[in-house]
Parts: sequence; structure tokens; C-alpha cells
Amino acid sequence: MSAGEDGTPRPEGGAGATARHAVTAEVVARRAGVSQSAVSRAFTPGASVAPKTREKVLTVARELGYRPNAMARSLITNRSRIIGVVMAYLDNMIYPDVLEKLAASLQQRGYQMLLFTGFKDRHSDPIFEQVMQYRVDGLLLASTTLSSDLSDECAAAGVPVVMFNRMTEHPLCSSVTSDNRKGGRQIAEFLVAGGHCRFAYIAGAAISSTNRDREAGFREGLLQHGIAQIGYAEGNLELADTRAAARGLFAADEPPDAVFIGSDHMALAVMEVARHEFGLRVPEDVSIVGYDDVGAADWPSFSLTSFTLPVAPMVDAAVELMMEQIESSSILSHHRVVPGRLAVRGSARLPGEPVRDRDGTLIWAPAGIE
Amino acid sequence: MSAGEDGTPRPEGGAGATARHAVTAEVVARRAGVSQSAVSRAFTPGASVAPKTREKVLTVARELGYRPNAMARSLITNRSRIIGVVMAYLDNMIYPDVLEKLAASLQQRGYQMLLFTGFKDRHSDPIFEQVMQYRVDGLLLASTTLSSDLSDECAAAGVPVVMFNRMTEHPLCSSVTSDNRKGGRQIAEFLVAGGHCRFAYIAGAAISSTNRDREAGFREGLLQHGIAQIGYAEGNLELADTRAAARGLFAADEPPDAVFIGSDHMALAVMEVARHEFGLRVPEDVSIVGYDDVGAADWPSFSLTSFTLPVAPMVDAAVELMMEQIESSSILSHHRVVPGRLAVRGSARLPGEPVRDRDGTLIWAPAGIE
DNA sequence: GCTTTTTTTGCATGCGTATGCAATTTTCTT
DNA sequence: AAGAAAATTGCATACGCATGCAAAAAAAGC
Repeated sequence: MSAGEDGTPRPEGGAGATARHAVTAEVVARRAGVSQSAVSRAFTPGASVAPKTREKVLTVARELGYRPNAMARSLITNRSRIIGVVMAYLDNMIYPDVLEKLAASLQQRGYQMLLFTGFKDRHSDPIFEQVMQYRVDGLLLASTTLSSDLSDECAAAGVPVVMFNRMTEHPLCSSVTSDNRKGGRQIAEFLVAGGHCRFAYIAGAAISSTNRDREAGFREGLLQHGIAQIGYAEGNLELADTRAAARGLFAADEPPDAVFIGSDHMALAVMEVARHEFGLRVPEDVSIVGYDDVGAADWPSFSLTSFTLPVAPMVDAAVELMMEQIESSSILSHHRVVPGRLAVRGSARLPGEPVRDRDGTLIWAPAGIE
Repeated sequence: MSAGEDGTPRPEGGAGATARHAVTAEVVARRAGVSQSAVSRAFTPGASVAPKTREKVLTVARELGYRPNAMARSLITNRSRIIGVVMAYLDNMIYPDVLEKLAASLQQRGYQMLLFTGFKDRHSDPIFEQVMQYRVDGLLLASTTLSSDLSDECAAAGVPVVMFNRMTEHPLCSSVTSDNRKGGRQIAEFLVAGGHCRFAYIAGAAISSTNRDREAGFREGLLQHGIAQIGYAEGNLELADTRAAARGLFAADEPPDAVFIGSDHMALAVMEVARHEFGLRVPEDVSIVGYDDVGAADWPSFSLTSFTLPVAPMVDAAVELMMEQIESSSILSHHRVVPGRLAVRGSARLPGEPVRDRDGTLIWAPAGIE
């Protein structure tokens, strides 16, 4: 089917060989009988224009389908009002959520989002080149880190960098994370209180600060109860690897009776393996706890006990951090840690101690922990 | 923790009050002892520059951290190399996948992606204003439609529009869809062959072409077997609504023994309700079939029989359509329909007829159907 | 070595807008 | 009504780059 067979009137006539947006402020100005400056001012909130003039201009603009050219504008203002968002992959179900909230928040402040994703396997350096060419006003990184060199470059270019759900040592990058360490510790306490005795941890991206902290917290918490030896495997945030890791643990001579997995989307896969490949009952035979509290964790089939990654507050914090730096034209590295809480469900044996209800979600927070 | 406490040398000195990218082609030119044009040419593949000059320029550029300003470039070339992608929500698990593949594909062709999402509840018109200001080279819409007026505006501005997984009547918009009608029909055949007798359909977004076609196909298929009366409810692509819809159907006097749900992420919710709220066995008591074949459909807990939305080929087609139009500077509306197939799993009773194996996925395709 | 051809280079200009400044108009004062 | 103050307007310029054109340099041909 081709266009216009029905004789629909088409702008510019001809089979779509349309002029790419020839209507400029100049054109509008002439047509409205004012200067180009007046047109510019009509579109600038708070500019010095007579209300009558502004209205006249806006009317003509609407007639002609004029819209200010953001590119030309950014050339002068030295601000693109674009935030570069880098998210190597979107497998973890929290990321779509992050993306939605982030987009909404930025949009509301008049910023757009240039998204870079889908390069899990490839290197991220060429990506960086692209981002910088578009003169983004800020850079938000999730599920990625930036080499020290590139961080320096950003700082040199005056582009604030905010890492989401990752930390970095670089003195000029900000970050927003949940309290991974505390989360890990609390899960350890919870599982110990639940009377488990053989523990295991399945790592996400072993090198990431997020995973490191969750694991460290978990081990710390266990150590306080004299437990030093635990099972360990790496899932690499990949379902295939995670399943293999789970199989390794469950097939061992002394399989764990409590597994903490560094990320929910991996935890769900572990639960599947436990149940359907090993016939284990959850939580009777093995308790499974995740981190992130993704939407599916709450489905009855899983009922996954999980430490909540507070997505909304984290996104808010990230955007605030970003805006602060953009508006003040200064790179100041701040590290915000947003508290989460353990959402207690059915995938892990409950401790004897009371589990309280908060906003409809069960949480476990005995005196000594929080 | 604040920046620079450790005395790390910082570019431009001072607490981050950095110059926003003062290094231009002009600066590089002076430093390299050439003209600004030469710098421009050094960064333009195929331009007329002596190899020696190019190298000299690139070296200096690297030293100074120079990167061409994409905004300025686009002002001249009248091409932004940005594709606007509008995806109102990302709830449906195929969208993250689409996003990743899309980004990768565009990236590879030197295009960037300006993403607009997270406005399920709000109106999309202000979004459109933004998109157009950034002079996107093309517009890709998923989980949204464009009003006829706005489509006209795009055409007038020479911006090709490709709808993903939606159709439109507009003579100047392209679209890429799966064969929804055929999918619906095949599912009807499959369920009839499975010996079911009380059918129901749960709609996604009732107004969307996608839903309409899936439903129409399903009803057509059933009608061929003399089945005209079926249960119906609307899930609106929302989990809460979907659960309510499922409850309504299952609580009826004569509950269905075969339910086709217009989208997998809704189908999974329906399965949860059937099992955990009504104690129904799947597929013994009720067969459940979805559409899209999202990743989770394949998990053992669900083993959801589903018609595959061929994401990769659809993304390829969408990008091709887009590039074609951009490169030819002409808006020609093409409608590409990419074939899918029924992935047969365990959530629906199997018919007596043979189910074949193809690439490790069971498919059902008796002579009369394909 | 000198002319012809080819390659490389710089100059100048324009893309579409924002903004300081001076000129102009309007509003306010007295 | 005339002068002062305030609001509005247009002019001119700059943002950073690509590109047509002519000049310069290099390569090729004899």
C-alpha cells in the first residue's frame, strides 16, 4: 500500500518529497509583521514582549506549524536540555520502571532523555563518544560504570555524572544507591532468625559495587552469628548463568537451606530451578531471598521475600542531584543512599520474632537491626 | 563526601565551575596550524583532506578532548541523526526488549534515540511538541497512536512516522505489526482442536488495532466451528484490571475452559488468579493462551502457550522502513506484517493432532492453518 | 622543466536562534 | 500637556560547524 492513492491532499504535493521543516522564526516574523527577535521572545517565558505581540506571534506560529529549533537554541544557550541515559541492558525488571519514572521526571522539568542501551556485549566507549557529541547537559549511568579517564573528560566538559544503583571511586561522579550493605546484613539476620543453617550467596555482576556491598553485608551479618563458611556462585545477572549457578549449589552434597541472590530477576530463576529441576519446596526445603523487590516478586507463584530497591525515591534523588549540578554549573560529587526495607513474603521461612505490617507490606525489623 | 578533598588535580581548577566545552573546531584548527574547515573535514568520512592533515588534526583533537558538536552540525546538514521513540509505558515485558534491540540497531547506523515514556496517564500532545522541537529525523511509536492532525504535521515537516505493533489508517504513517489476525485465528483452531467448549477472550487496550485484530482473528476462528458466543472482559493492559476481569470470568456460572488473553503479561496475571484464587489447575481445568511470547512465558511455573511476537524481525523491519524514508527524503507509507507462530507449551490442553518441533520450540501448524 | 591535471586547502557564508544594546513606543507623574 | 520612567521593539551579532568556490599545492604527463 502506498501513500496518497486516495487522493488525500498532501502538504507540498508530490509523493512525500517534503521540505524538511522550512518554517523558521524568520518566516513567522515576516508573516506576523514583527522582527525575528520578537518571535524568539514570544517563545521565551518571561521575556520582554507585549502580551498582544506574543499572542499575534503564537497565532501565526500555530498556523504555520512553527516550532523553535532546539538545536539552534542549544547552540546559543550552551544547554541542550538533554540528559544522556546509559543503561547497558534492561533485563533486570526494575530498569523499565526506572526508565519510566526517570523520563517522566525529566520531562516535567523540561528535559529530554537520550537513551543508550542494548550493548551488553559490546564495549561502551563508542557510546560515550556519541553521547558527548550531543552535548548532553548531564549523564546518568545505570548498569554501567565509566572509566576514570572518561569521568575526567565529563568533568572537564562540565557534564555532571550521576551513577544510578552503582558507586564509583571517582571524585567527580555522584551516585544514588540503596543501602545495599544494610540490606544484605538484614537478610542475614532474617535468615538466621528463621533457623537456617546452610547459607549460600549467588552474585550478580561480581565486580559491581552493588553486588559487593550486598554480599559484604550478608557475610557480615552471618559472621556476627559465627557463620563464616557459605556457598557461593556467580549468576552474572544472566539467567543462563544463574540457573547453572543454582544447579551447582543444589546438587552439592550439603545443599544450602537458605539462598540469598543478589538480584530478584536472578532469584526468580533460582526458584524455578529449585522447584522444577530439584523438586525442592520453597521455603520448606530451601528459603530463597532476593533483592530489588521487582513486581513479579509479589505474584503468588513466587511470593519472593526481597529487599526493596526504592526506585521512586532513588529516581527523585538522581534527578535532584543532576538538576542541582546543572543549574549551579558545578560538578559536586554527592553520594546519596536511599533506605530500603525487607519485604517479607513466603519464599523464606519466617523467624519466630514478630513481622510487622507497614503499608500493606510485611516487614521485619527487630530492635537490634534498624 | 565531597569532591576534591583528597587534592586530586581537577581540570579548570576550582570546585567544578568548569567551562562547558569551550574547545571548538576553531581551537583545534589553530593548535594544529590548519583552518577550521580542515578540522571539519578531518571528522567527515570521505571528505577531501590529505591523510597527513587528518591525522594531525585528529591527534590534536584527542589531546584537547575535542568532539564535533552534533547540534551545530545538524543545523547545517538539516539532519539530527536522532530518532524520536515514543513508548507510553513499558509494562509489557516485550518493550524493554524492543528498546534494547532498537537502540542497538539505530546505534549501529549512527542514529541516537530520544526516548519519551512514562506518561501512561497524561496526554501525549505536549510530548509531541518536545519531539518536534528536537528535529528528529524520524518518529517511532509503540504503545501509542498519533492523532491525524499530528500525523499531518509530521508529514508536512518531512518526518517519517513508523508505528510499532500498531496500525493506523493515516495514509502517511508506516507500520510494522505481527500477523495478529492470523495469530488469533490459529489460537482458536488450536483450542478447538484441544477439545475445549467454553471460550473467553480478555482484551488488552480495546481500541488498539492490535487488540482488535487478535480478537477478530480469534472470533473468526471460533466461528468457523460454529462457536459464536464467548466470554469477554477487558484488561486494559493493566494488571489490576486484568485480575478483576479474570475474576469475573472464573466466578461465572459457566466459567470458560479456554481463555485467550490479548497479551502475555496479562495472561500471566490471569494464570495467577486462576490457580491461586480459584484453585483451578492449568490446563486441566482451564487452558490459558497468551500472545507475545515474553521471556517469562517459558518459565516452568507458567509454561504459557503463546503466539510469538517476532520482536527482532519487527525491529529490523521498523528500522529499515525508517532508514529508507530518511535516506530518500520521502514519506511513503508501508505496512509490514511479520509472521509469528504459536509456541506450544503446557498452559493449554494439546490437540490430538501432531505438534512439531522447530528450533526447540513446539509449534502447531496443521495443514489447513498455515 | 614546464604544462596539465588532480588533490588539498582556506575563505566566506549560512544554518536558526538568543540576547545586549540602542531606539522607539507606551505609561506614568506632576 | 510635557517630561520622566518604564516597557517594548528591532538591529546586529554570535553560537559551532559544513560546504561551495577559488586559490594554492602536489602529482602527473610530456
